[in-house]
Amino acid sequence: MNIYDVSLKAGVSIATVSRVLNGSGSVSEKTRQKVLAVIEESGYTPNAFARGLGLGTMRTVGVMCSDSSDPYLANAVHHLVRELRSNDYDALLCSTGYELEEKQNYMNLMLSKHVDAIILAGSSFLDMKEENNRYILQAAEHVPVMLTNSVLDAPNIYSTVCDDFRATRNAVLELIRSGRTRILFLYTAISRGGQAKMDGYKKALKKSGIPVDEALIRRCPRGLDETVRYIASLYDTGLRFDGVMAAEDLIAVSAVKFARSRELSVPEDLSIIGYNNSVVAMCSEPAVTSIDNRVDALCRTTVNTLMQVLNGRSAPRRTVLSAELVQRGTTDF
Amino acid sequence: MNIYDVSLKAGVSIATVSRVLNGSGSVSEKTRQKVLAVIEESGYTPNAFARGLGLGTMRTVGVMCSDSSDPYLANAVHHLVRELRSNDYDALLCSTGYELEEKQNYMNLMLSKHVDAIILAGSSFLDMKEENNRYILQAAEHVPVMLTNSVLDAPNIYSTVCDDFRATRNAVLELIRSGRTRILFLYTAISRGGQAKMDGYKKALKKSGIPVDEALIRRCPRGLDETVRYIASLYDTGLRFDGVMAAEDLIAVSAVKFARSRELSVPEDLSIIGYNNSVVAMCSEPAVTSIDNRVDALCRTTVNTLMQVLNGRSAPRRTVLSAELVQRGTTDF
DNA sequence: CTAAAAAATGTAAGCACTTACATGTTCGGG
DNA sequence: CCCGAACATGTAAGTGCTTACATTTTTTAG
Repeated sequence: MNIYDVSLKAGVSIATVSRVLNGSGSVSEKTRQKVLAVIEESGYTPNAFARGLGLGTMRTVGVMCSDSSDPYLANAVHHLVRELRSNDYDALLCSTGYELEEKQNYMNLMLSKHVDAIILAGSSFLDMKEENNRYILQAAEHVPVMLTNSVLDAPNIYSTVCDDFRATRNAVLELIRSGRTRILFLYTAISRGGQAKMDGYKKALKKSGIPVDEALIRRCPRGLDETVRYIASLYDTGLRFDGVMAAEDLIAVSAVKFARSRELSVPEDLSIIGYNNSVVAMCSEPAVTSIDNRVDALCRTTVNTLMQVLNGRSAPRRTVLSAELVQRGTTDF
Repeated sequence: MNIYDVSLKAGVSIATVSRVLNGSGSVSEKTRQKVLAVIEESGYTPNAFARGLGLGTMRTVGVMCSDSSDPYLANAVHHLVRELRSNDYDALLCSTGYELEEKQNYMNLMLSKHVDAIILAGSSFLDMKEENNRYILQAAEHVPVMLTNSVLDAPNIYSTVCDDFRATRNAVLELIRSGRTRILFLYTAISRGGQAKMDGYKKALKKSGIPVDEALIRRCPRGLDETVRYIASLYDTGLRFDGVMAAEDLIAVSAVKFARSRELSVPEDLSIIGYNNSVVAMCSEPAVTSIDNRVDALCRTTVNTLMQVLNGRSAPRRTVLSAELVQRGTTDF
């Protein structure tokens, strides 16, 4: 069943059928109804490929993330997909892993499928080395590229970020206000967000007259157990700390588990703050105080901006949203 | 830049270019190299729409899940996407929510985009009422439909499931062996998996000569805090139990939190087993003993089966995988 | 060396749609 | 009652690729 069959049954030309299908051109109410009736009755669905060929778009955007099983990214993907859908777009998803080469491959795949835009979800796509971001710039020559949680200032690239610097600075200030002085900063990767968080951490210390101790700034491995072991190893080597500012909730949860393993009480002996306010933050005991960077708002803004771009309207190159500290049991402000 | 440009530059016909692109037909090594060189140099990418039109496929499969931010489903999606990718397929993802109508709408959308197959991830797509599954049967008239964690016996529908019945039965038997007699069974939805788990639970009780007490079988709300409150309300109404078999990890975590709120020690006063072995199971204190239903294997099998179907080979309508109990701190076997 | 088989390549007809342009129709105003 | 504007519809030329079939070239064997 194709557009010819429909036009035949309805006694009109294919152009007319196409017009009622797309709501373009003008069609008399009578023929429109007749055509719609035929379509309804025959259960006809336009062939998406042919349509894509003609229109040059299939209303699909590529969503890339490094690991869609990560609770935070999964949440982001969920919101992105829903938001796109409400704008009549679908999402081609890929979960690239953390290797640069893979990311590039996936990017090419997306482009070859002629997506209308690409959304890079999460901060792990931007690299400190400029040359490693070139593939993103190249992609932007073909379609708009949206970044969430990272910033790249280039034509046709739009960033929506959370003010991680401020959020972290304020959180750490709270820790300091509650009497902590040796605050461990833990992260897994130096992304834009990671850098901003670290800067916020340092800023808070400086502002409070506490010297920055590089020994307290640590990159930990991925994975809960691995991180628990890592923190324990730091502790057992003699490093002492009374607060933890974690760049991710899972790290914070690890810190909670570490505390228990060394019989430190939380939050008395050790105050802990996580980041992202994902499910895992609520699961630990005590539940983790976490910075909620509003994934939903972030995703909504990203898609809204994208729609503006796709509709040829102007759009802000960068949008900054603010985060919010959600208090739970690992702090005593 | 299209196939004509390439053929011109390479001094061959478009058919030849198409052949080297698809590895079909025979092309002499010399011309193949020449064409590849031109493609490389010009950065040409075939237009996916036109290709789809010609081939009738775009090597895309629709992945539907009810909530891609759910850690378990997110994990499944992640594995599915990667597995598909390794077979040179991409995934169109949607997160449908739990309403039947939405699911149907999304299904139609996927079909109208001419996906090569549809994967329904998670057990929440099948309904007890047969008529509510009709849209799945209809979809199967167009493309193969793969179910993970649910079973529907119909042409062109393939199911890959975990043996939830056995897994739950064995787990509950362990609880009983360790001295529990009043075991609460908690679930959120009666899906195929939910039913199988419940049956396994009942079977274990019967086998051990413990009468099934319907008061101990409860459906709880979604969400951590809500569930904690729900369990607490049961307890405060006088219901007593010394074990919990939860159909999902988050419920198990809720049970842990409940226990703490009522000063019950885990696992001494209350043994708890979760299901899915997702991240959250590891986050609580103590960490939750959980049934690992091998999402990775499930997804791999699903995609493998799909590939067989798409390649016209015969494939088993139903595959059953076994689960494994992962012991953590909420049990003392 | 040649005929037939095999391999390589080209030609052109789809695939199912969109849309610019041409044609036909209706309607109101002079 | 006629003319042109506005509206409705049809015609046909893309859109970029695949592939059956035709044609040419190469290889193989007798």
